[in-house]
Amino acid sequence: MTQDRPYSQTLTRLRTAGLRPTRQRLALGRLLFDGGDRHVTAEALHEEAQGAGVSVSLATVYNTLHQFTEAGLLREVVVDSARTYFDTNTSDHHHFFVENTGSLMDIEGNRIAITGLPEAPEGTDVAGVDVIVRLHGSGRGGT
Amino acid sequence: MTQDRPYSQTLTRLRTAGLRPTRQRLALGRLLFDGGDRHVTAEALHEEAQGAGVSVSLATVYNTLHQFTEAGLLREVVVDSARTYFDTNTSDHHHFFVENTGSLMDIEGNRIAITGLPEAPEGTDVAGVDVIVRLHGSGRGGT
DNA sequence: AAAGTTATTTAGAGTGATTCTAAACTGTTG
DNA sequence: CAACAGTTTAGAATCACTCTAAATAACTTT
Repeated sequence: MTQDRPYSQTLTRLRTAGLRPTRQRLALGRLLFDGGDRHVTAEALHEEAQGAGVSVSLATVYNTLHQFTEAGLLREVVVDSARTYFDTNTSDHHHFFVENTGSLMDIEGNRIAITGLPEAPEGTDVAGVDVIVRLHGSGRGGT
Repeated sequence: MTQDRPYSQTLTRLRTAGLRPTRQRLALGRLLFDGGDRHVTAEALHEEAQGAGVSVSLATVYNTLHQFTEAGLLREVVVDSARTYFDTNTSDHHHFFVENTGSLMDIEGNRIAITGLPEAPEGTDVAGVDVIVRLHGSGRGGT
């Protein structure tokens, strides 16, 4: 059930999502969606864009990440109270998080099974289940 | 495997942890440990202390929460990128988190089983596994 | 392709949670 | 109780992130 996403047609994706394909959104979209699953923070993506010669303000990076998330192109991952991560893999899955390096890695959703979960309390609906395996490590590893 | 923690001897707990039993720490410790498992934010505990007529600065609340956490008397729970929660239940367990109200509820650790977890990547050790069931709700419910 | 309309970008100010700093204070010990 | 190390605290500082209002760029009409 791995998603295909070859050389993302960022233009089309933006149009489909009802977002005007501006220079900034196209550039950020390409950085995010061309080439595999990625985990980024706003700050990191901003620097990456600068490095790639794309001039975008940090505010726009934040705006864009949130708009992409609303549009279902990204998924927010809460693992660290200090910063927000965005994941280009929007399918149902979980994460390894290396606490000392800040690196995140996907754990395919279909590998894991959780049993024994009590049902949601009266008056609430389950919006999602996140599994985070916290690691302490030597440095090497994932995105 | 539910822990007993009747009328916490806060004094003893502090001494054991090598923390000087100061007025502030005793007061915060009592608020936290007398009476059941709790989930608090620094801000909330600070207000609670004020309300109880205990004068403590916010900085001290932060210091104390962190020291208690290091001492193993509390556990930090990362569910919301906006604020940090501390849990008086330090045993192995998981959480329901109602996103629109900010309320946290424990899910006993021994109820849940997770299978299919890949092993930790080379050079890393598992520090813990967190399961967060995110809920959207009407308001009523937990701590 | 110029004009009009509306969405987007952006610099910079503003926020809110948390941390830091340096001075005042308080437990503990001799 | 003097002396010292550990604590508390007000207030400044930081950091990630959001907001604001003005400038700019995309679509739509002519």
